[in-house]
Amino acid sequence: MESNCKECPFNAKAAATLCETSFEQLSANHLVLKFKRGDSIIKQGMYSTNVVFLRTGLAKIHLAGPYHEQIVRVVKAPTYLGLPTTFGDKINQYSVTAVSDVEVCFIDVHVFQNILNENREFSNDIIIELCQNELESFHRCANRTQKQIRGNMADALLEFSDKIFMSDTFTIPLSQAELANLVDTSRESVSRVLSEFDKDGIIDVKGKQIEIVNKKSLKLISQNG
Amino acid sequence: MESNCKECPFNAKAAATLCETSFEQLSANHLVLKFKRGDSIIKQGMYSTNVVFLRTGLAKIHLAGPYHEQIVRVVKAPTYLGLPTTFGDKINQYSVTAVSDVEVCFIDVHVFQNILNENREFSNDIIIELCQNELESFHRCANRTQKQIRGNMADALLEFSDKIFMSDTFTIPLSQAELANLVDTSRESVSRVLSEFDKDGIIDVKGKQIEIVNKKSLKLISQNG
DNA sequence: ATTATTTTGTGATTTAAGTCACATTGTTTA
DNA sequence: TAAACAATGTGACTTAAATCACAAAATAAT
Repeated sequence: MESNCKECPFNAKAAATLCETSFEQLSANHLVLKFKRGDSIIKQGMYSTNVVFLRTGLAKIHLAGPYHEQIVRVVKAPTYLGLPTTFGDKINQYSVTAVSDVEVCFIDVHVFQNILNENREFSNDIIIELCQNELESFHRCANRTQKQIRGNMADALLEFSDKIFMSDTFTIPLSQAELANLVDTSRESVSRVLSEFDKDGIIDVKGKQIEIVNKKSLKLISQNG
Repeated sequence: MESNCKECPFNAKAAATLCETSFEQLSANHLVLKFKRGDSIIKQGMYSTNVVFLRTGLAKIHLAGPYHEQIVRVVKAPTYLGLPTTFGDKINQYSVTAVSDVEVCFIDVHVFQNILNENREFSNDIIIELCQNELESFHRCANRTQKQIRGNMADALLEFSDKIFMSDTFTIPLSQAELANLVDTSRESVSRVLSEFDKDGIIDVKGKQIEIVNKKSLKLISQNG
């Protein structure tokens, strides 16, 4: 499917600096697709031949851990997906799955590679993004292993609020079982902590709808466990 | 201190493709230094103005977690250090400390940036390395959070043996307290698991000297907890 | 060498959080 | 609109591993 990438309203900031020929190349060599919640966009174990640009919606990055699925993080559009798994290995080392309805562009690795080579700023931006992701990974991993459940749940709620939905009211796009895999705990503990926070007046839970009532407390819990 | 980078016997594979002018730039703009075990090479919280190339020796990458120091991993020469923290943030988000005597080159970020811009292959190699590191981070984090102590200790021992020392006999360059921060457990548990492995004839412990006697068992423990 | 300081070994106790078991509610789909 | 299935709430029990509290070695410092 062809469309004009230069006019694409969803472009990443990094793409602002692309040259004309790169835009033409992109326009001619990408595939726009829609996925529904739950659909697999990138699948661990398959050959990785495409970089994915998430135009709209939310997705989870996850992989098979030694004992159960591990959700690394939830990302929102616009963002590139699968750079590490596409450039880092021939076979996908993680999966990406839609957690809302999404629109994505599939870009052939070689085309993406060309564009990287022909646009210094773009490739610098990508390098910076990769570096920032790695820093974030370090911190996230340290937090997850050191904090206990309440702290990690607080972190997850704050991340949804501040990084993804930009609002104190939002609908969690994951089941409690998935939340458990994100926060490294059990499904039951997620349920317990959520109702405890609700009981303590820190959040207001109505099914998957969450309102953060007392953000200060939540931040304290995030910091002090 | 000036020296000829092109002739440097410690060059990373990525540097094999550098152009003449880049080598000259590197030669004129780097600083070779020696550090002793325990010396800080990159310090979390300081301004990050240099990329570090580890010529010889071993170093640990570590950061302040919410409750205690977290050792991310131990790396050996030759390798670049601090790319994520130098490109990803103005302030170092992690520390790097020598765990053996080491030799390093400090390279100004701007010089490194120039070299990246002027050498496609080099910048591709760096991108690939960053991607692979991120993949590794994902797996490492999933393992650490899901496995229990014996599995994680087995992983650490196997990594020292297979990735760092390339031998079944080696001297652990960390104290048990540091090992605990690497493996996400307590100092006491490290001690207990180590003597348990010794008692079971899986490893032979003489102070910090370790011999892996039964690698199959160790791999089984790594896989099955 | 001798003292001081850090590192290690091990038992006893405590605790956070996982597992199990089942009730209840919510959501598909036939 | 049932019936089937999936997601959630909660209590009781179990367990891995942390913490505490020392003693014993090993290293470093004087």
